[in-house]
Amino acid sequence: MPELPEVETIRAGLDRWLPGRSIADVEVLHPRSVRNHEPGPDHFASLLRGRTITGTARRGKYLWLPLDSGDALLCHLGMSGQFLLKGADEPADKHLRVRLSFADDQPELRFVDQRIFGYLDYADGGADLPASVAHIARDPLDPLFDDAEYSARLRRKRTEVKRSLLDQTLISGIGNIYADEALWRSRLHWSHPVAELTEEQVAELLGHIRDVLAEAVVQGGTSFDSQYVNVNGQGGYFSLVINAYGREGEPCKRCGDPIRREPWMNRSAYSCPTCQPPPAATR
DNA sequence: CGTTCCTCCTGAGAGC
DNA sequence: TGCTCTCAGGAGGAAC
Repeated sequence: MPELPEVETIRAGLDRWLPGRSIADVEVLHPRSVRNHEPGPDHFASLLRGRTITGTARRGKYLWLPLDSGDALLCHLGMSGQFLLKGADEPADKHLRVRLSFADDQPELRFVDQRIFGYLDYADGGADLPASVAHIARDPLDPLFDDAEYSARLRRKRTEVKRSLLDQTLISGIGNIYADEALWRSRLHWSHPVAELTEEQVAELLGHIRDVLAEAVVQGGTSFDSQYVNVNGQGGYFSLVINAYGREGEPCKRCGDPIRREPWMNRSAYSCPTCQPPPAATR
C-alpha cells in the first residue's frame, strides 16, 4: 500500500536479503499480475529462471531488481501490492499472485496483491532504469532532484496543487496521504493553482514534502526488520504522526477546528478549513 | 498539445 | 442475514 516511504521500506528490506541470490523457479498464479509482459506468464517465468539478482533500485513508487543479465525484474505495487519473504512450507497467502523461489533452501519471495492494480514485469536492459520508468520524474529524496527546474516547470502548469503533487511525471513518490500531509504543513488548500504559487511557496512546499517523506521512511524502517521472513511492508506506516489524512471531524493539531473531508477525483481530500482556506478567486 | 477523468480489481464497512 | 452503495495509499490512456 505504497507511496514512496512504503516502497523504500520494502526496497531496503529486500536489499538485505536478495542480492546475490539466484532464481530457481517462478510461479505465476494470476496472469493479470504480469499483464504487461506480452508473451505471457510462462515466458515471463522462463526469462527469470536461472538469473541472479544483483541489487535493488527505486524511483518514486517503482521498484526493480537488477539482474546479472543487465535486465531487471520491475515491480509496481499499485494500491495493494506486497512483497513477503516466507518459507516455502508456509501456507499460500490469500492473494498470492507470483511466487519466486531460490536456488538454495532459503525463503521464497511472494508477490501478494489483493486488487491486482500492481504488476511485475521483465524489463529488457532495464538494470539501470527500466524503459517504462523513464517518464517518471525523480523523487524529492533523490540527490539529483533539481529544485529550481521543478519550481519552474510546476509554475508553468495550469492545474491545482494537489493534482500536481500526484502527477508522477513532475515529482514522484507522493500519493494521496503524503499530498494531504504536505499541503496541511504548507497551509495550502488542494485547489490552489500552481501558477499562482511564488518560488518561495514552492520551496516551502518542497521542504514539507521532504520532511514528511523522510519522517515516514524512518518510521517504516523499523517495521520491516523484525523478521525478514514475515515482512509486511505496510507495518510502520501507522506510527507516523498524521495531521490531516483520514481525520475528518477530528481537531486540527494547529488550531483545533475540525478537519474536513472533501470529495476529490473520486477520492478524498482532507484539510483544515481554517489553516487551509480555499484560494480566493483572482479574477 | 495539455489537462481531466474513467477504468482496471477485490474487499471492508455502513445503512437499510 | 443479505443486499446495495461507497470507499480504499495508483496510474495509463481515452476523451475533451
